[in-house]
Amino acid sequence: MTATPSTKPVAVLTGPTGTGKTDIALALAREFPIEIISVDSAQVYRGLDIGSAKPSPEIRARVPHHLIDLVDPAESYSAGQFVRDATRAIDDIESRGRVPLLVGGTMLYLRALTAGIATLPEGSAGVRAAIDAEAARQGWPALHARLAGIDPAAAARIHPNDAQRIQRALEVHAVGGRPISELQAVTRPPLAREFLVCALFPTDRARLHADLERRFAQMMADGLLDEVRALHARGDLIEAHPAIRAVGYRQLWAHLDGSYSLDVAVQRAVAATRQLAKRQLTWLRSMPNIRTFDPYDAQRFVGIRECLTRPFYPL
RNA sequence: GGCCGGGUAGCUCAGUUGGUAGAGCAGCGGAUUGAAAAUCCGCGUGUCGUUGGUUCGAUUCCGACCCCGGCCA
Repeated sequence: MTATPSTKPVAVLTGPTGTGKTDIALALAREFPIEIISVDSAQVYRGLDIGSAKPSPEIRARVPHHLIDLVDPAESYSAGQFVRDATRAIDDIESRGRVPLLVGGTMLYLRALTAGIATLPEGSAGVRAAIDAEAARQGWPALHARLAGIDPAAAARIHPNDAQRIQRALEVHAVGGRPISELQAVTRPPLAREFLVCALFPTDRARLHADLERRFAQMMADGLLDEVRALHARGDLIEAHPAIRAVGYRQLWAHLDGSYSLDVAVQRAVAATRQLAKRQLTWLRSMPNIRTFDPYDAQRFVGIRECLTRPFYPL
């Protein structure tokens, strides 16, 4: 641990999928003593390489990357784990006299790190299975009604159709005995640090869509189907695992299961990519104090470089 | 060439016993507290193939034509 915590802001480069975050980060790494911390809920899984646009071993040998290949696809990673891991990585990098650069588009992770996340019990597969069984018998509306009994505030905020959040709220209560809304009310930033957030924000949606389609076609040409086939062949993974629900993997998995043709799978995967990018843009529009750069602007690199100068130079 | 089926939203289709039409998917906007590349909410974006006729009124009924598919030549 460093004796004196840094007062410099922590640099962040974010934006929707496929807008060139990685290229810019690598270009910055040629000039500054940067180590990259991935903010990406798919790259944490081993074996999800092509489809998560994971940096190659060659690149990682040249520029150190953190929070990649952390867990097996049969496990679940989480926002809470990310906050712990990222905090430790920032500290570790700075203690060695180098500069952390957070790069990625998993906006919940980013917000959890910058704005904080409540201290809640971790997800429990057993409790979730029990709740699923209950839902199968009574239906989710009944579980939403039950939640209203134990945590009216949470029930008011969670839509009766939002099975995932109803389940989480019930799980937290079952494990810890206290309502999730009460626990979430106390949320504070995990780090006493300022974050300097630069974001790629595409202005031309049609062009973004064309780029995303081309990018997925390239992933297919690079062997994404074989990658998914290898995961499928393991035999212990199912479509309910978070790793298998990732964009591209989910659709190709369904194709391998015989649900639809490869053409349809590709078409659906590209649509899912567009939808992911759209949700990321919604996050960005709601984030205060970020600086945005158009990925289709030739001057973007100069702008981002200038924007992040303060964290990159020593005090 | 003849017969049959079809032409309705970006796509796949439903529908209107004649009063200018609605689902799914795609798209757009939003929410987002340990699954988040997840999960959920809201929004219909149309010369109803073209043209003439009947009618107060035609996407709907009738005729002709065009296009697609199938069968028969």
